[in-house]
Amino acid sequence: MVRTRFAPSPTGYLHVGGLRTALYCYLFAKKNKGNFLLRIEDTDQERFVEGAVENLIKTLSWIRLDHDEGPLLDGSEKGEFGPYTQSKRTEIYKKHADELIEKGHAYRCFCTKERLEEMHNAQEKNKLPPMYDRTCAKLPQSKIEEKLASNTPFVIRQKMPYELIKFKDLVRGNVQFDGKIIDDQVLIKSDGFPTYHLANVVDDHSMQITHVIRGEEWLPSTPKHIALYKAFGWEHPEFAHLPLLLNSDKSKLSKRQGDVSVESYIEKGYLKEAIINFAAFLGWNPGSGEEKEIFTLEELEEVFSIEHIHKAGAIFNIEKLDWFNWRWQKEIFNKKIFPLAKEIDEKVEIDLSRKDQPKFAFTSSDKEEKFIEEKGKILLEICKKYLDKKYLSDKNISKMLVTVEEKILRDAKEVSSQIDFYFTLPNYSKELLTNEKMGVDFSWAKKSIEEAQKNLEKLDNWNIPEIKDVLTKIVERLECKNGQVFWPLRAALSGLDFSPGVFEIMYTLGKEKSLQRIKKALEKL
RNA sequence: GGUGCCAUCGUCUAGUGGUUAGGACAACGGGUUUUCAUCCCGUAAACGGGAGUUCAAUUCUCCCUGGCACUACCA
Repeated sequence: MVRTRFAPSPTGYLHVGGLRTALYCYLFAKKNKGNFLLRIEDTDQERFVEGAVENLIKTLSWIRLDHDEGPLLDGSEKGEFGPYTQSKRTEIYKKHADELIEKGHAYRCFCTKERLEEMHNAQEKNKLPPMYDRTCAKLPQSKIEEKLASNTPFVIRQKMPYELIKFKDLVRGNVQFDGKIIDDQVLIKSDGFPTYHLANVVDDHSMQITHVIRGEEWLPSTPKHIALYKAFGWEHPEFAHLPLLLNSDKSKLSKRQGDVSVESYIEKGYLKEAIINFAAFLGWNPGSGEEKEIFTLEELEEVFSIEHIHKAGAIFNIEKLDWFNWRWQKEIFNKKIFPLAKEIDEKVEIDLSRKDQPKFAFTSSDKEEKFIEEKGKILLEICKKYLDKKYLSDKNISKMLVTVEEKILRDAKEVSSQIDFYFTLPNYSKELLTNEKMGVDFSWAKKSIEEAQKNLEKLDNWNIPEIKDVLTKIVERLECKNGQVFWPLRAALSGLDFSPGVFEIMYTLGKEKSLQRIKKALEKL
């Protein structure tokens, strides 16, 4: 059975690159009806961050990448393989390291940091690769016992075989390294903890991992791992090294150049479906001829394959994430409003001729009213996290949101930040009242706003159809385009270059407030 | 410096020994629209360079260049 694992070290939050690795591990396991495991690589005591493990598991779980075996958040165990937390397994690693010493594949090294540093400096000076010179490998047994007896601190080093190490990477094909120029890696640190290399190999073996899927930064240490497997007499798992996720300057993705923590994207309001969908397509695609881009996690489990993983690194492009998020927002929104419309009016007719823009024909205006109200609530829910609490109690807000439905699905944050115009008219410059493209200059703006003012003052029934009627008639009388009347008016009412529709604004503001704002605009002109 | 990996539009990518090198995001233009957006239509945009193999190379080989990763008692 296929068994993969995600093995983060708890030095902070889960970042986007880690998420992608976890996702591919998960997808590969699921695709092959195997298990996806989680292992905590906390062998570095200095970098350990309190709460990071819990956070990692929580985020992974939120994004729906739950592991099949191993520890749960509450500390209880799942499955037969015990807690995969490396700091709790130091004895096991030590035993394995001793085994390697016995077999002659490792040795104790008593060299001080100072000596190593001197050596490295000298090597660098002579333009040689900085490598341990194996002084301690040649130590006679009596000397070793002497050092041990005097409690001299030591590390255990791997004795790299001086041979060509070849392996087949599932993504990159045949790869080979010369063992002669690979340093004798430290296996056990002087504090007794193992390094990544030892712990990783021992654990992958004991967890019966069949496929090691990890970032490309690990490719150069794979020969060390393969030598270790060989030294233990174990078969090594298959390796698949994933292309790196890059900053826009093509360096390895880092937090220096923007947000990389998955949590921060969650906080910003990105949907988990969008994050997964986006991450999946960073370095992978479903293959030939496939133009579908929106995939659920379940669909990805079906179509995922290692063969279609790209070799080159991929730049993390936030604009594409935004697009995925919009598509998913739309998907989820539609899933809610179709049944809603049917529930309110079982005879409702839905016109789907405009792609992604369904139109609903209700049998009565009451039912339509009800639908708009309910839809407004859904939209308000989407905007909720960005809106000030004072807005949430105002019924009219959700009504206005309905008129900017598309924009909300696309960018709820932006819309939410602008909604304040309803309460306080922004301080806008008089240029806003004009629009070159539509042929609205200052004098025209003045003319049409005055015209609107005159006619609206006489209007008694302040509702959307009546308001619309009044304004449409003005357009007819002035023999101009709709926009030439509506643009300056809408600008006057909202003080924004983007806002809900002009009728809806007027209606929700009410007659008095609307006319006030119109008057204010005329004062500017 | 050494070792390794990689190289198709600005970005994510498809693709093949013979293609008008395809799609998506972004950009731009036009149309619909009460603005923006949505929607529809369209434009621009790529095989890093040089040899070789071949009738034919973006595709195969080699070299160069470039980018990146690794080169810790970090993972």
